[in-house]
Amino acid sequence: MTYSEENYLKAIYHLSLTQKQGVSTNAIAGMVESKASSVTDMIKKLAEKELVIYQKYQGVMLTDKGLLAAKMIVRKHRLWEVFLVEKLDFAWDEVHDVAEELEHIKSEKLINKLDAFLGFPTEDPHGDPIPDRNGNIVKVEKQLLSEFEVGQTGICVGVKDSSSSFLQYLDKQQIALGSKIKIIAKESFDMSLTIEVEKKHMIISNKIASNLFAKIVS
Amino acid sequence: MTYSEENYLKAIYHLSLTQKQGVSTNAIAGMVESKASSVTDMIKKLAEKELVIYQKYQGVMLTDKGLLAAKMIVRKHRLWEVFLVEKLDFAWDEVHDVAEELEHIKSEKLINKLDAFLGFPTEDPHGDPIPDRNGNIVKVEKQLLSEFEVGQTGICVGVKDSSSSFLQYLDKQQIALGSKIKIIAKESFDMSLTIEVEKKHMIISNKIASNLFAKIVS
DNA sequence: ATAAAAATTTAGGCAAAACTAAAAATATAT
DNA sequence: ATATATTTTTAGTTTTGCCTAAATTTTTAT
Repeated sequence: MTYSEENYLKAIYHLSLTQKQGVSTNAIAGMVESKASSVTDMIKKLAEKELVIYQKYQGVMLTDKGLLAAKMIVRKHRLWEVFLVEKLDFAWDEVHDVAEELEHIKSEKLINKLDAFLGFPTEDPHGDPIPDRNGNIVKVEKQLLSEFEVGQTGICVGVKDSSSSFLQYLDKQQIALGSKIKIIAKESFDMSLTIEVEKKHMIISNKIASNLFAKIVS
Repeated sequence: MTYSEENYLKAIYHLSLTQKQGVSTNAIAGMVESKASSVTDMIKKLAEKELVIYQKYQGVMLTDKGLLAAKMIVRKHRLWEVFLVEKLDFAWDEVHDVAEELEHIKSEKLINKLDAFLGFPTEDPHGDPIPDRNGNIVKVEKQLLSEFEVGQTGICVGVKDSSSSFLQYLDKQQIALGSKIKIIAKESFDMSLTIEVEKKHMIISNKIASNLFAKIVS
């Protein structure tokens, strides 16, 4: 599989997690930063290789083969991210672009040895699950902080948006994976939240709360 | 720089280490496994970018800029090889192809952090020197075992050929980097050597001896 | 010195992956 | 329901890196 084919597969995979029907040409184009016409070309190629099912104008869906291939790319991406953060001391907002390249290195032996070296992690530095060598994913109970009720407490376990600017905002506010967060109040006008983190109160917008995953603890 | 451009640069670099004049089109074609006409095309592109100096029919030479770029690729290749062997437990005959891919990952930060993680190694698993971040290479005193005199003793410090088959032969004979080797006799008919390694005597052909680097110790 | 051999370059093409512009299909809105 | 808007596909190009075949230059051998 080429570098480009892998990127398309990955894009289709990520999009299909939220769209239960076929993934649209335009959505893919947005994700891989190309034009719809280029996507149509590539989709045909992927369909020939039986990685996706494609019907003109109806969007695409991954086949079992395509799904597994996509998961293996995601596995590589996330394992490399763990390596960069845990072993090379990268910050969590710096790893995405490098992992984007590393994920295309073709060696099963490499990735399985890396997995072992890292101690078979199940989540990447942003709290996203790492598929195992068979494509199995451990689902963790979690919900968006914006869905918490006032009075509830959670442990931050992931981010929905892993853009550098969002992650740096969290660093600045000293919110990290593992932080205990209590919902003190919710403003009904804009859905902003007053939360308590490390004994300090702060206000976060609904947009922030909608991009933070937490696990309820009480 | 593209993947392909990097491979050509690296090939020219390796060839220019043994050829003090311009590197020939055919030699490059052999190294990158392409045809002479393809090499001519690529050379023109590299010349436009001022990475090589090129005169029709006269071969190519690296410019300072090209030399530094080539050394950085070699640096990456060899650091990744160290990583694979030291950290991921690959055998020294398994690392080349994977490193061949890893060397193209574009991130200075990555490679410098990897360098630090590995403890700033100066040699790769085959005894080849690793250029530092400025392109400086530590030269180690060494010579081919085939050039040793009878009675001399050396420590094996590198291999000239790092093909899997040669490395596996050495493994089988229990010759590794660091092995102490004494020349017991040299057969004048075929230049084969009787050597002593770890108290055991064995005979190695001239071809083997011509691909093993050692440092004289007495 | 010159003919033959080898190496190199040029010319013309191909495949992958992208693009623009135009055509076709589908979705939306009044 | 039908006109309009949006989405998707098709058709035709471009660029990169490779190829083959032919032409040219350099090297080698007599």
